[in-house]
Amino acid sequence: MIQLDASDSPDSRTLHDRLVAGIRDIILQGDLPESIRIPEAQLCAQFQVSRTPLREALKALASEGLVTLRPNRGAIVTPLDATLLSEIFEAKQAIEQFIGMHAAIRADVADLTALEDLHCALQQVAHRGDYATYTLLNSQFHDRLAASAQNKQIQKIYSKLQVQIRRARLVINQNPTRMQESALEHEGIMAALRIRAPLDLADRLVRHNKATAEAFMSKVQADRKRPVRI
Amino acid sequence: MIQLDASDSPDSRTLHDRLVAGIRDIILQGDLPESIRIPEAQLCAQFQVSRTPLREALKALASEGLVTLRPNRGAIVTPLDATLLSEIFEAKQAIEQFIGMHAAIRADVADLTALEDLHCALQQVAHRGDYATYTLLNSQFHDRLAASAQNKQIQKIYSKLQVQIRRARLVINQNPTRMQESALEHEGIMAALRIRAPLDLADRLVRHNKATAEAFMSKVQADRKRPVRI
DNA sequence: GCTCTCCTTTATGCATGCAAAATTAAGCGA
DNA sequence: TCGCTTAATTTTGCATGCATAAAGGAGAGC
Repeated sequence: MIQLDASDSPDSRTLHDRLVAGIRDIILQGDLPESIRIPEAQLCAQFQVSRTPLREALKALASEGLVTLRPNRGAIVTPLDATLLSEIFEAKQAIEQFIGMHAAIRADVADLTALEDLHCALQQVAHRGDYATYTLLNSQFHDRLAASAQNKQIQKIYSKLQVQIRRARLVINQNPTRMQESALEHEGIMAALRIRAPLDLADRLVRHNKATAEAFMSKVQADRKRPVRI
Repeated sequence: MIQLDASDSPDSRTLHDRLVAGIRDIILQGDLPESIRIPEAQLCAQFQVSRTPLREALKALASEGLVTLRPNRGAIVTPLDATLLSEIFEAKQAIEQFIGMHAAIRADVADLTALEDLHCALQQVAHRGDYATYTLLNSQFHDRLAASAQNKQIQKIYSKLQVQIRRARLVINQNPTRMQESALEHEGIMAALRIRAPLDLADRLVRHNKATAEAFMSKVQADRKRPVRI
């Protein structure tokens, strides 16, 4: 998981934080079908808390955009449609541009070594064809790159956009060849980062994002026709 | 105020929405000093509600970044320091770039006429030297421009960044000559928009943002030394 | 006079309870 | 059998209450 605030202690100090993180994880694992009422009572039982803190957590997640509150009709996991997804990729492009321009200049030694390590692992995993691990490491790689831009606001925005995309992965069957392409693009990204080339890095990140977006969007129409889950 | 969701009805249907908007406004008006405990009880009395919905609203605002929750020690209005502000301006630059590139292409006739109207009003107000009205209209102008880019995600991100900057205006004495400069830059922005020149519009927006940021940041050190308020 | 400790007061965090709205089920007529 | 009306059930939204942690203050010790 992404560590944005230093306030995020090992067991997430407050009940509120634990609930927000917990429900977010449940949604990201796809264990809460979208578009249907989130069972407040069930979650209360699951987390062993009363409705008050649970509802507070849901309001916070709503403010994040992950759930939608329908007055008097409960909360639902915000449905992901093609429009929303394409807007998210578009917004992410703007952020990636920024990350490229600034990470190339601001990344410190710790960032660079961490990124090299992740990159190395990614290439091996891509070679093995382990898609699940690739997705995980890929997330970590891009989060670290976002952090290298040294702007907490951007990091937060990026993280929220990534959450939605991670959620989309649940319902979209990924094209396996995309992983190989992605790994190739990552070589270019690392090359640009190593020589600290802002324009090149930004350009490669934007193109990487576009390629991922296209791979996603081409599958959206096909996959979303089928029943979403359960 | 900014209308992001169509769900924002005149009196903001739900109590929750009204509370979030209401507290946000109070903070934006500077009626809640930052860094000291937000008086839960007082707000309850003010809005005539019990602590439960009020606390839910505070959690939502915390998720927005406007307030900070300190476990067992109440909520405070997130303090604005120079670092945070400069990060916000930097992030806004990334968003402005996007807005420029896309608004130039996607703005429809309604957008263009609305922007022309706002622009016209802005120029008059700048000429009169009415700073308060200028700030208000300027906000509306940029919000509308953000909307013209036709991407709800960007619009939301932009709006949240703007909120923080609007808050900063409360504690920073603005340089009056900056308004005149700003009005001039707006002429260029409108010119680029009229001929639908994406690169030029983006460039002008970014430079406009940078100039505003510099005007702000130069005042931050000086002004923030003094007592913040009350 | 200063600091540390203990006690009082206040505020927070969460559970519970109750009224209103929505959902579901049942009954009725066509 | 299907659709509509109405009653029963569930769920939501908010208020209230209670246990606990923090803040404030008084008094003892140095």
